[in-house]
Amino acid sequence: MTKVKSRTVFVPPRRGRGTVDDPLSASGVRFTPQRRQVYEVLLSKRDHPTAEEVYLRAKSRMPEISLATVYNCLDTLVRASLVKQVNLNRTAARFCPNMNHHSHFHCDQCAEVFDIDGDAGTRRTAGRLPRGFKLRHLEMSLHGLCPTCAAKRQ
Amino acid sequence: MTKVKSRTVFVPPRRGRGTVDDPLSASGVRFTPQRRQVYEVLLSKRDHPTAEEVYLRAKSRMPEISLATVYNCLDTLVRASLVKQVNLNRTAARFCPNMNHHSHFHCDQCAEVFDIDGDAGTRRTAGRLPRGFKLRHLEMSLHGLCPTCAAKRQ
DNA sequence: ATTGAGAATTGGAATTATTCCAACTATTGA
DNA sequence: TCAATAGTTGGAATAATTCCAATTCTCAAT
Repeated sequence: MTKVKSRTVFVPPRRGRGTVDDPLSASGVRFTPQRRQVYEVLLSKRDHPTAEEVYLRAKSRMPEISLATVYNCLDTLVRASLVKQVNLNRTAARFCPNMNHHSHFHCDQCAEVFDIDGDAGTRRTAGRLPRGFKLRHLEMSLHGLCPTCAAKRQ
Repeated sequence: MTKVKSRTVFVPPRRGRGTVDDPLSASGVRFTPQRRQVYEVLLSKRDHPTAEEVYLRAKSRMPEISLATVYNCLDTLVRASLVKQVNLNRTAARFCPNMNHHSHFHCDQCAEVFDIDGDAGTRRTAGRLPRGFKLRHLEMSLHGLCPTCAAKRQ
């Protein structure tokens, strides 16, 4: 059943050290070696890895990093709006460093995830909300066949 | 890691017995007592219960029903397009018998889920897809504060 | 009606993804 | 330099869901 999680609220701006155009430090998150590593794993191969996959990739360059830390770092990055978390039906969450407006297309056949650019995912597409609702965030997810798998089905 | 699940493909039309306007039999799904019970639980209180909640409600009228069966029935109903499965971040899936076009608003405060009617969720809102993608299904989920919780924050 | 094949159900065990926890380490600001 | 706070670690715990093997049910053909 559901449990309320007490979680320290994300405290945004604190002093970072890195260059100004470094999104990690610019975001106000303290950039520890682990967080940087996790972020770089995401940036270097933008294939929407799961936490487990991020862990394996990060480990190859930083062998002592733990899975728990990867989860923590991903969580921090998501809260800092540097990374998007993509939730698909019944599978592990995936992570994506593309913060432009886009939606995700999930191929039912090969299970790959594709970024679909465009304004799907902007407030506009949400339509008119009934009075009183305060929208913070929206997410559009698409399902079907990717070009490759669609072609294979003649 | 991911595993490919072998699952019997859904076989639509078979002969049912119920009245023609009964969506369960009209859908071609064999309406077993358990499936009917699960479906009725969803229809009778449309508050997006989790599988566990459906199980508890169903059990009160059909004490021998098992949780595994509830999962099976929900799965069958979803495949038969009688029920929508709503996936929210990191929590149990929820189920919804409203098959009209609508999206789901998830209150970050009270965690309740609201149906938002309108064309968000129609193909149109997906925008233009790159060549080759075959869209089958789309889902829009909204996050923020529901009217009650928004008011409490004045 | 009887029967046999295929479906559905059951309870419990297993799995998967994620979170929790307590001990330890690193960093920051006074 | 030191205390306070934040972050990391490994392992244990939890939650949701799936799997499995045994049983029961249903349908259709005899």
